[in-house]
Amino acid sequence: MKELYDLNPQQREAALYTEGPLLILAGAGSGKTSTMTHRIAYLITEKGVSPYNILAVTFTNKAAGEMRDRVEALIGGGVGMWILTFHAACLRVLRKHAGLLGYEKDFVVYDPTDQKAAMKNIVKEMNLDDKRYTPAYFLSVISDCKEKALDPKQYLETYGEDHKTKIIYQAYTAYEKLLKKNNAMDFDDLLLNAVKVFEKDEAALLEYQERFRYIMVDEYQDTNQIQYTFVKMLAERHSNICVVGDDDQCIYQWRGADIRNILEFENDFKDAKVVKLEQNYRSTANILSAAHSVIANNRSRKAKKLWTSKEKGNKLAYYRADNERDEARYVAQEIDRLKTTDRRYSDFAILYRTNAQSRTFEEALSAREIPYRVLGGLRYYDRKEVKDIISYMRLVQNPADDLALMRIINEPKRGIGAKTVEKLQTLAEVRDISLFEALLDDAVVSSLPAKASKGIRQMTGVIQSYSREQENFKVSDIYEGILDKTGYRKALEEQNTLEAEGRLENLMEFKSVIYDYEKGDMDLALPDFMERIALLAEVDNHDENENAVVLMTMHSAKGLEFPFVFLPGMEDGLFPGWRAFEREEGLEEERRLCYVGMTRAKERLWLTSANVRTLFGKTELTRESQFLRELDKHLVDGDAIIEKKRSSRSAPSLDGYAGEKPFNPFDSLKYVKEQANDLLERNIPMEDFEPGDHVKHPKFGIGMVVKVGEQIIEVAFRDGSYKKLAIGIAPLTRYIKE
DNA sequence: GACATATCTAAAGCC
DNA sequence: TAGATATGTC
Repeated sequence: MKELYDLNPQQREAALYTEGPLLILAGAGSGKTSTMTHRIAYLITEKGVSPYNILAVTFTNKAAGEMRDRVEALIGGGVGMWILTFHAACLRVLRKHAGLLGYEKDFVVYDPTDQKAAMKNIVKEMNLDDKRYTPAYFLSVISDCKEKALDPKQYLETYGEDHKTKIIYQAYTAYEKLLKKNNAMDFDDLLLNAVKVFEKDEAALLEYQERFRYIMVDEYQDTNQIQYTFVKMLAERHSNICVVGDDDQCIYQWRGADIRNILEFENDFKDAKVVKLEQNYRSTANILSAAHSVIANNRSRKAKKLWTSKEKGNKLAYYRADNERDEARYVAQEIDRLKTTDRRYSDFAILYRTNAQSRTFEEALSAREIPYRVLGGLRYYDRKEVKDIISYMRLVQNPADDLALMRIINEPKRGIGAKTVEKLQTLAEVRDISLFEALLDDAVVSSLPAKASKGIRQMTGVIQSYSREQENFKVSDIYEGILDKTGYRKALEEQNTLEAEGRLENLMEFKSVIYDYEKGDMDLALPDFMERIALLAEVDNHDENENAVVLMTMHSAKGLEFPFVFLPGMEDGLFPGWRAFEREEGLEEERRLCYVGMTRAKERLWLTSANVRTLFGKTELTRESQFLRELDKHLVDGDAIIEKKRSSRSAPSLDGYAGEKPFNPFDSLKYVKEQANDLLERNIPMEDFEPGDHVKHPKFGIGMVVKVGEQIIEVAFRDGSYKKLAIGIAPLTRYIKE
């Protein structure tokens, strides 16, 4: 296989090491996908392994698709190979074996919106007047549990019985019951239940163990406990497991990723071989060094340092803007300046910390007529109208889907309010039938007001007729039929507002999605279609060919690369966010995110911050990000640092505050001692404090004034805490540099 | 039941 | 600020 000679020695070593456990520590841009695809190709063409015996799991559909394409390009077709996301792989297992757990074969998959709707009902039912118990809170606890494979009972045992845990236990139990009743699984269930199948049915486990003699896992640093178990069980028999990951890019701990999985792979799998890919093929030397100077501040990481044979390239640029509009203006201006004829707009990416930041950039880009595309934020499939129509289609597939029915029972308006719904629900519960069946009862429907009963009959009629003859219709026919016959489209058209127009456009877009599927798959049945869209995500929609500047969060940018990258909002409190200061691990995760963001850039990298930023309606002075202070300043272009005239009110600049030393907020005491000599303590009335002033508190140490109000002064302390203190009462003294 | 107004709250988002 | 939700009014 001559292609193997395209790999560097380490990559080749990893690709050729096929028997036994293998950990590939692949730094950013080190050609890990190439290595993995070559490894698969090598297994098939040289070692004679059947594609049928290979399993490769990824986190996103996009990653899976890319890997599949590249393998197929190498070997020309790859039949029977599973290159899937974790969830899709588990779904396949469950479609075959879910009966074992008491599910029907055609169970549905609930996405987060469905989960929330389901949980909302439960919370309402439980009559919790307490504000602390929101659906979102319960769901996050439940998700946590499922990731650790704790059922409600085990949850209670693990966390002990008190008022709070009992309530959670109730909610969890009710939630599980509801899902089971609706023959539904949420995303977490897909993983959990697949593992349950393996635990319960030895024969099934053996079947997959025998089948998947070679297993590969991408982005291993982001696996959670249950994913780990899934992989471990499958690999137990043949131990031919190869995981690829980079502990420096673990940015999903907040949703359960367990970094220990990668840190302890060598203990988990005996005689594991470790290969490090440390040559970076993506970024210039300057960008790489800069990223390294930041990530090097993390304590818990495997020792490694990326290198490149590329030239140094441009230095990084840094711009401190007056405010967020100025920041966006600068970015747009830079894009205009560098967008020469040999460059495309899609060579530029703006990667921010929070979705809320996108708006100012959209405005600034529009002003210069620069085409752009925003990814993330509101997922396309989360839009109201799209959810509505999907609910209709789900009802066609399964009329017993109460949740879907609830969503659209009064959409378009049929004169069914909360009261009527409640009555129907009680009725259905008493008779132990589904809501839809309740709506088919003529006596019930006739008792409703004329408008409502007419609307209901029409709706149930449409759904029933398509439901009975699903096989005779194409998905697009069903879609069109629903829009027209339920009056959904008409209602939108009659609204005649800009908003309704947008919704109609989205519905058209959805139709073209359906057409696309039908083109690829002539006899795509409704259930197949529903399945595919259930596991779809927004980043999967990223189209490299579209000539537009890309705007997205740093999180979604993982795995992508761009010649020119902007990282805006480099301010303490925004990036890293305040929450990160609560625990050291939080800050380290933010730092990894910063590393991910920086290493997306191939040629040039801009960092920007705003001196004043309006966030959540409050306008405040900001302090430059800790990550800027950690950055090796020799790599930042001096000319690009546009010095602003700063009044005494302004926050300290890049060099002014922390000095040359990287600041670790957890060393605050030490810092106070070291720095105290330079600073003079002054007792001045607190009301004379201004944002940006350095202050000292006997208990919290040194901090900076963020905001001064009538009675309250807000201070960010160097130990990471953020306090609101009473003016005139708090023992706060001012620190000044002479 | 539908619509208007007041109140509240705020990260990131793979599948 | 803005969006989502709770409350009030016709």
